[in-house]
Parts: sequence; C-alpha cells; structure tokens
Amino acid sequence: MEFKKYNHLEEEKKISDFWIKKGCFKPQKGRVKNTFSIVIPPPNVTGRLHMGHALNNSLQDVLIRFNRMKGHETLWQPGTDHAGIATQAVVEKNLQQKGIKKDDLGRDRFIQKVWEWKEQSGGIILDQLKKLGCSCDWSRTRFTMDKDLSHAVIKVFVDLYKKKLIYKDKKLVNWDTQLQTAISDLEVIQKDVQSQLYYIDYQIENSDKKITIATTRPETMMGDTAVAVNPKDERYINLIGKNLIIPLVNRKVKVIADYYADPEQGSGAVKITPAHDFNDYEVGKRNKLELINIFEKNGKINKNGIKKFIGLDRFEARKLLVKQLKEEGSLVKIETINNKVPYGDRSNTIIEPLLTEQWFVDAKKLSKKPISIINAGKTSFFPNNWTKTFFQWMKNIEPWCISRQIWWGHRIPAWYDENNNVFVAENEKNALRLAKKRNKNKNIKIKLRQETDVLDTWFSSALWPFATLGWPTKTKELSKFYPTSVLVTGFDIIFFWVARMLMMGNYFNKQTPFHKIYVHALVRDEKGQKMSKSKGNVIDPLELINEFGADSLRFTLISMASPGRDVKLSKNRVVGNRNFITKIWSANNFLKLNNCKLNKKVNIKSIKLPINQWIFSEYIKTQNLVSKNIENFRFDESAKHVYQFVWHSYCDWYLEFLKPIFNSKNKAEINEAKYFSSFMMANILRLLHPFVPFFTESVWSKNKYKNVFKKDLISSSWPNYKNVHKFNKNQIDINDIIELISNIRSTKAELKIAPKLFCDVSLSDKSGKLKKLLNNYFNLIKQVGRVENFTKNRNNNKNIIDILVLKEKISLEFSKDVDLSSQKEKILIKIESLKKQIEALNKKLENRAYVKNAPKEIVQNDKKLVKELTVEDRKLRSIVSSIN
RNA sequence: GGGCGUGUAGUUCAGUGGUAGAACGCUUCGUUGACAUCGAAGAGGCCAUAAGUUCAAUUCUUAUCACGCCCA
Repeated sequence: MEFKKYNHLEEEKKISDFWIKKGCFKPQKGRVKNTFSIVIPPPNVTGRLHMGHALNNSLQDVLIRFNRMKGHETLWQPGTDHAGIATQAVVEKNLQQKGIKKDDLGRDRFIQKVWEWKEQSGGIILDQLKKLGCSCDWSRTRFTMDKDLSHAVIKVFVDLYKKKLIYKDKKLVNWDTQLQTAISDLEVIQKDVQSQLYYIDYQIENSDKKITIATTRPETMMGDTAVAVNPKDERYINLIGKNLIIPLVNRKVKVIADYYADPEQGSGAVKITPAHDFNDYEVGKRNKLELINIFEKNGKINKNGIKKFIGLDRFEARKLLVKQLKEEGSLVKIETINNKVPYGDRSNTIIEPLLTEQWFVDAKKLSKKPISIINAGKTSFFPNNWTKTFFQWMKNIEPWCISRQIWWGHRIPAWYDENNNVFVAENEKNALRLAKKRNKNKNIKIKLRQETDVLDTWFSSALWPFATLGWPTKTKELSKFYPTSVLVTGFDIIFFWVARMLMMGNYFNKQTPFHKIYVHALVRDEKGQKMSKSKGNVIDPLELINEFGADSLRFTLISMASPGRDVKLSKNRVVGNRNFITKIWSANNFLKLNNCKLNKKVNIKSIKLPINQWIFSEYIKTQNLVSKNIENFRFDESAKHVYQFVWHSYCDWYLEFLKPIFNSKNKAEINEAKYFSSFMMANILRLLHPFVPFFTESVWSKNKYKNVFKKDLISSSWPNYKNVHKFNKNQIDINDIIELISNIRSTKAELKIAPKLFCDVSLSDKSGKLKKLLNNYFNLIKQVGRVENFTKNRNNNKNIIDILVLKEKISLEFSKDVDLSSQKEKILIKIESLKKQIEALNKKLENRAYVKNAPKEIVQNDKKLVKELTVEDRKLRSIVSSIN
C-alpha cells in the first residue's frame, strides 16, 4: 500500500480557512470560569514577518491554544501599529518614484496617500501571521490610527495635560537632521566610532597666554559661550573670570569655574556650548550662560555662525574650520580617539542636540505606580532578572519627548490662538470654548490653529492593552479580558513599550495591564550572529514555511526557546523537526494500514493489554510534564518531552509491540490494540496541537476523531488523564522487556551478528524475573527481540554467549559460532569499572562523617548499590571464567 | 565605569548538593509489510580556571579568565 506524502502547503491553507470560517479563534464561553487573554505586540503596518516575529508569535499561540483547550475563555487580540516615521518614509519614497514631493501635496493630501497605501499594502504581516498559524481573533483586528484608538489617544493626552503630566517646554532634544524631527532618547543609539580630537588654542584677552581646549566637534565653537575649568584646578584658578577670544569667531567668552570640567581630561579646560550639548546645557543653566544656536533644522550653519560658513552643512563646516584654524595657527594637534557618537535608530545619521519647543510626558511621576506594581509582584517578569533591568531604567527615567515633527500620526490635540496661547482639548470646538473663557468674552472672534506636531508612535502603543478592548468605553471585553494574562515580547522593547504600557495602564485603569511578562531573546543565525541584511545571513520565515511548513518552523522555534538564551537557528533544525512531523504521519499510516480506528469513547480502566497499559502510563507522564512546562513558560522542555514520547515511546517501541499482536489470532487483543493505538494517536495530536496546529488538526480530521471527541481539535479539551494504579505492574514489565531486547540487540551488534538473525535464550538463574517475562511475554520478545526459542537448558556450545540483563545471567545461543574474545575484553573493562565504583562506594561508607551526616536514604542507597554491584561483578567474573 | 547574562559531548542546548542528559552531527550495520524525511548499535564530557563552604560541589559562595548584551 502506497501512502501519500503529507502536503503541508495544501493542508495548512485548508485548515487555516476552516478555522477562520468557523470562527474558532473567537472567544467562546469556556468550560471553566477563567478568561485568558494576550494582546499581540502590534507589528508595524509596514512590517514583513521576520524570525523575531515568528518566535514571538509562535510562543503566544502556544499559550493561547493551550489555554483555549484548557477551557478558558480565550482572546488573542491582534492589530498593527501605524509606525509614524517608518510609514511616512515608505509612502514618501513611493511618491518620489513618481516624481511627487510630500511638500507639493501638502499635509492633508499626503495623509490621504498614506491611508490609501495602508488600505492596499499595509498589514501584509497579518496575513503572514495567519500563515504561521496564529489563532488571533482576526475579527477584532485593530490599528493604532483607528477612530476608536485615536479617540483613546486624545482622551489620554487631554487628561494628562490637565493633570500637568504632559507639558510643553523649550529644551535641548535629540534632533534628527535628516528626518527633521525630535526623537526620544531611546531612539538614539550610542555608537563606538573613531573620531578626531582637535586641540585648539583660545587666546586670553589682553595677554599673550593661551588656553588649549580639546573637542571632537570644532564647528560648535561658533556657539561657545564659555570655557569651564575646575575650581580646584590650580593651573587655571587665576584665570577664572577672564575673557577668552574664540579663534576665527572672534567672540569673547568668560572662563568660568564648574565642577563639570575634569582636570584629568585633556587640558582640563573645556569649551561650553549650551545650545548643542546636553552636559554643556546643564553647565549653562548653572552659570546662566547665553545659548547660541548655530544650526538650521537640517544641520546647516545658520546666521549665528561665521558669515562665510552660513549655509554650509555641519560636516563641511567642520572641515573648513579646521583648515582655517590650522592656517591661523590655533590648531595645536589632532588625536585619533575612540568615542561614542549618537545616531538616530531610523535614519542612521548623527543626532544633533538642538534647542526646540517640544511636548513632554512627566515620566518620573508616571513611573511610580509601575515600580510599586512590580515590587508587589502584581506584574512579574519571566525570566525574573529583567526586573532589575527594568528598575534601573525606570528609576532613572527622564522626561519623555512625545512630539514629532512629521505628518503621519496622532496630531496633538492642542490649538493656538494668534498670541500663541495654547489650548488643549478633545477637539477644536472645546479648544475654542477654552480660548473664549480665557478672554472672558463669549462673543469674541478667535482664530485657532492646531498644533502641527504628531505624537510619538509609542504613545499610542502604550494604550494598546486597554484601547484595543474599547477603552474609554466600559465594554464587556474590557471588563472580561483586562488585565491581560501574559505579555510576550522581546527584551529590546522593554523600555520603549512595556514600561510605557505599565505607566499608562496603571494610570488609566485600576489594574495593571498584564500579570506576567514573558521576555524572549533574539533569533540569531546558527553561528550566533545577529541576522541582518548587510551580513546576508537573514533566514526568511516565509521561505521556511513554504519549504517545510509552518508547523516545522514553529516546533523548531518553540523547542529552542530556552529562557535567557538567544535562539540560534539553522535550517537543519527545521529539517529535523519536519522529519518529526513526517514520522508521526508515517506512524498514522501504519495505523491506517492495520485498520486501527476509533469509533467510540474508550473505557480506559477496561484496557487489558500490557503494552496498552504501558503506553498509557508513559503518556500520562508526558502529558503532565508538557502541561507543567507550558505553565512555567518552559516551552523548550515541553517540546522536548512530547518529542521524546512520540518518537521513542510510541513509534519505536509501542508500534513495534503492536505487530506481534496484529499477527496473532487473539481477536479480543487485536481489537483492543486497534482502537487503543488510535486512541493514543488522538491523544498525541491533542498534546501536540499548541505546537503544530495545522498538522494535528489535519490528521484529527482525516482520522475522524471528531466523531468520538465531538469537537474539532482546536476546540477540544486539553488531556488531563489520571494514573491508573493497576497498570503499574505491567508498565514495569514492559520497561524490563525493553531492557532485555536492547541488550540482545547490543550483543548481536558487538558480535557482528546481523540484527535480523534469531537466537535462542536460556537461563541459568531460574528463579528471577526474566523467567516470568519470557514466559508471559514470549510472543512480544520473540518478534521484537528476534528470539526463536526459550529453552530450559543451556548447552555448552561455542555459539553461546552469556550476558547480564536486569542483573540476571541469560544465555544467547546463535545458529553459528561466535567469537567471544572481543566480548571477554569488553567484560573485563566492565569488571574494572565496577571494581572502581565499588571501591569508591566502600571508601565513602567507611567515612564516619559521611554515614553520620548524609541523609539515611542516600547512605542506604549506597549500601544497596554496593551489594548489587558486587553481585553483578561476581556474575561477570563467572562469565569471563567460562570463556577460554 | 555601572548592571545583567553565558562558559556542560563535534555543534546547539537541557539539568542536578549524592552514578552527567537530549537533539543534531559523526562511525558501523541494515531496505523485515508505517517511516531511508527511516531503523539498530555505537563512539564522544576532569561540566572554563582557582580557592572556599560541605561528609559530599558540575551544581552553592568568592575571585580570575573568556564571550555576549544593556546603560552611562
């Protein structure tokens, strides 16, 4: 009989459609009272599925499917993020290819274009998640720019403004000269680079003396308003208060005393540019220095710079300035140093600290509640060590700059009158009302203009867990599914996203947004390198899905998700797990071939066949381990146990043991074997479903298990069988038989006897358990162990070898002579190692302190072991002496 | 500089205060009616180094070395 191969492409499509059409992903009143919910980390609407997503969402789906099967009312809330800067860039680029500039279109028409793009090609990633098998309630898909969510954003902004937790301020911010917007400090990456350190002489006024300062950014000299020295630095004490003349710029600046100047660094004197450096800004504040901004928003020198330099790009200006300093003789020397330079994570250009008016969130105040929540354990991290990282950041938090000078995003609900008075309100009407109130004149005509800035994308993401459930409306979803059960996310967005959700969630709701935070690591390539396009080591999950199936990829990622470790993925791993699925497929074909079917519910207690009792007991062990490990987020361990059971217990041994039964004439046994093997297959599918959903549902349907379990697999219950005590004895017997057969097989291999050759067995020890086993299970042992006869008396031929099995001596007799010399060698090695073991144990037992202090069981066990090893040793010696 | 983490089989990783495990890879043998995307058997480890605690340390503590990440 030829069987078809499992066609993952066809089946996965079919099953996916089936689930969605039937509404299997929607929350359904469960068998138990509890609810279980997860909000998806919303991928960028511009995003494409990468390995990180694949891991992140596979793990979430395991939790969701597991809990759904456990009978909880389960919601996995999906959606996408509008990703302000990234999306704007994509659409801008598309327009540019058609020769259209964003500014020609104007704000409204440009935003229109972004929406058009979003409708057409945004959110492709959601379809890719469906391919991965994610059982999100897709009918509830949300987008951060949706009406409802925008409403939530506005409400949050207005409320926080009223509470003075949002404010406008003129401050030094991280300015991206390419994107021409402010960005938050988290979006700045400090990169290690080689820089030139320029030593420049500043002339002291009315003196021929000079002070040398060092800088990596000489062009900022144009904005210097002081030179600082340490008040304790003897070299400079008498210069404090004197004027210096900035070379080329020819402006006078004072020498000031400030502890910021480090006498150990460079010359000990440091130029101060308060408008272009965060540290200098603080020095400036302390010393009431003037701020001179020398840059346009695009990073070119403005009219505050040296005349000749106006309009030059900052790096051009640097070059020219250095050249002229050299010519003038003010440049002392240039050193090459390693230092850190801030880059924008989106634009990858050097970030310029720039003095601008921006909107800020008072993060310090909002951080208080999350800190106490985590301290109280109402929300906890897994692995726990992330708590420390979280606190470290949270306790040193800076004001969060939330305004962005771009078009795509939530426009800040603030309006200005002609005098630049600001009014924050839900809409223009309310803003107008506020404006009139301020003027104490209801009839006055006021023209308002709305703030042009939009909000940082993370501002709306921070509301994701409750805004997607309908907040501020008190929906039944909100009361049912908030707080959510778990958040599954990568460590790289703990600050960006998790911390901010905790701030907003705890501020606007009485409860924390999630009870548990599961933090997974990065997916790297097989050598442990970060995947990146430039390195060319990116593995595309969609390619793997096409080639091996989503199930194989999922199983691989899940089984490699050890806490606190990066996933080092290679294609070979996926191949291995594809083989695992094929293995089950072929096992199922074996059942079909033997007409194994499940027609009605199984009364487990009535099961008589020892192998059935055995496999069932092994199954229960596995079921318990899998459940426990999923509950403890040990996905790797749960996958390992189920793999081990299916392949090695069910396929390698159980199915082999079935064969002699099918070949027998005992109709009752054959019948039980047929339906029970199929029953166990159904249970394997149940256990594997959270890991490999498509394949299991597909086989479930092909095998018509629904007829018995009354449910599709996805909606069926999670297995929760209890141990049947009367099975224990037979379970032990089967394990002993496995031991016996394994020993026979090894012996044959060592003697270079073909495995398929049969042998006879005889026993010298006629009272042990081997005798019982051979009598009771001879049919199994005969076929699986390839034993021809069980004879009473051992001959003394040259074709006989004695081995120890279960500490009993058993003789194997072959149809041809065997060479025992190699075997003798082997036993002698074994005897030697036994001797060492026994000696070590005896030494231990002679140690009084040990016998006194160690737990009784341990000592007892050692004593027992010595006895057993001694018997084994004696028997092996007798075997050796019988070999000439 | 501060913080966190990791060093266990060729590789990727589990694990444990009292005989060291898995997967993949490797070696040998093998197409017997589920499966060669397979089966059987096997080789392979001073558990990074050093000191300490303990009757006992791969496991706990400390230091060192190596590697990685985050923050400044």
